[in-house]
Parts: sequence; C-alpha cells; structure tokens
Amino acid sequence: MNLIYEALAHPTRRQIIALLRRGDLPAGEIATLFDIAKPTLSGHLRVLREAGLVIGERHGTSIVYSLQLSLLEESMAALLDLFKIDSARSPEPDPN
Amino acid sequence: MNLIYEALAHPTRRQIIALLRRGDLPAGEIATLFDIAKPTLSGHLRVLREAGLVIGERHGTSIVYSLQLSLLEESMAALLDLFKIDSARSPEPDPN
DNA sequence: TCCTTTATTAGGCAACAACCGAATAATAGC
DNA sequence: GCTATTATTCGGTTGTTGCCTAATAAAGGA
Repeated sequence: MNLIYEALAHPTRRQIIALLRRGDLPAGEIATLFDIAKPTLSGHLRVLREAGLVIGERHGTSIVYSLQLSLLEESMAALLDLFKIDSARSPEPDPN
Repeated sequence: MNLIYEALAHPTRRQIIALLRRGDLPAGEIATLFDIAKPTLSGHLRVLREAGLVIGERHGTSIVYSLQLSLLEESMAALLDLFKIDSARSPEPDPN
C-alpha cells in the first residue's frame, strides 16, 4: 500500500496515469510528451510498475504500458478507508 | 493538490489522519502514540497542516489538532478524477 | 516574575529521490 | 552477423526528506 502512495506523490507519475487512462502507450511515446530525459521517465515507469499501478508488455522493440485497473480500484478503496467516507470496513485500520 | 499527495506519502502521516478521525488530539498526545521524537512528529504535523489536511488550535499550552474534513473530501474527488472511476468531471484533467 | 508544561524551530547528519549522459540489453530487419 | 530502434540500467550529482538533540517560544500558575 505504501508503494502506491509514494508512486502517486510525484506529479509526473500522476500525469502518466492520466495519460494511460486514454489508452496504452509505448514508453518512448510517453517520453516525448514530457520535458525530461528518457532515463528519468523510465525510472518513473519503474516506480509505477513496482507499485502495481501499471504493467509493461514488450511488443517487438517497444514496451507498451497500460494501467492496472484492479490496483487503481484497490488504492481507491484504501483511501476511502483512510478517510472513512465509505464505511463497512476493518474496525482497526492500518494505513500502511 | 501536490501537497496533499506528498503529505499522504508517509505512513506516519497517514496514521495520524487515521487517529484524528476518531477525535481531536493535542500534539503531545499524538506523539506518545508513536515511537519517534517529538520534533519529528511536529514536522509531520507541519506537513499535514501545510497541505490543509489538519488544523491546529491552541488551547492553553497545548495545540489541539483536528482533521480538515473538507480538504479530505476534495482530495478524494481529485483521486476519483485521476482514476476516472467516477465521471462527470473536467474533460482535460490536470493531476497537479 | 519565575518555573513548569507543551510545542515548535534550529542545526546537523544520513538516507533517499530525481535527474542527466553514457553504456548496455533486447528485438527486428537486412 | 551487423545495424537500427527502443528501453533500460549504470554511475554520478544535486536537492530533499526524515530523524535526532539542543535551544527557543508561548501560555498558565505559584
């Protein structure tokens, strides 16, 4: 859970998520849309991958990234739990 | 918005939020519930304050902290927007 | 006023995160 | 096998975060 919060803490990574919502994209194409070096973006993608928020599948020489929607829903549920706007959850919440 | 995501990125700060959901608490009492030095906790409270997630009101020598529920709801809405689970929002989302 | 209590700020340090250019890996096509 | 393309990993720099102890501030009561 902590990995998800950390992944969301950087604006660029949230923008990548917003981008991928519209459809899958290869890493290079994502890179062209940001004003940062490719290795830097590759690092951001790794953080998102390790948090489980995206997956990358190789197609030929390119690696196409797509959202992992189930994880996004899980993180939503966690945040709902943290704020307790929704209810019917564990009585002793552990936010980690 | 970015401040909120950054504030939520640390486990201790999320635990503070979970704690305050049950009721307001003075800083010192929060500190006793964590195994960290008081100045460290004071720093976490500052981060939460600057993100607008909590407010601190002085009562005598102590400062009582409470959740800023409106901001919590706003951040929920932002996350819903980021993931687009809910709809009927801005057509060109900016996740910053 | 002085002392106690409660919290914060200041200063310093180690660990981490973000960034870049250069080098390396993986695949496809000739 | 060689070359081109696409991405990642490596190595290093810079700035930030998290933590601590010591010092300071703010309020209340003797």
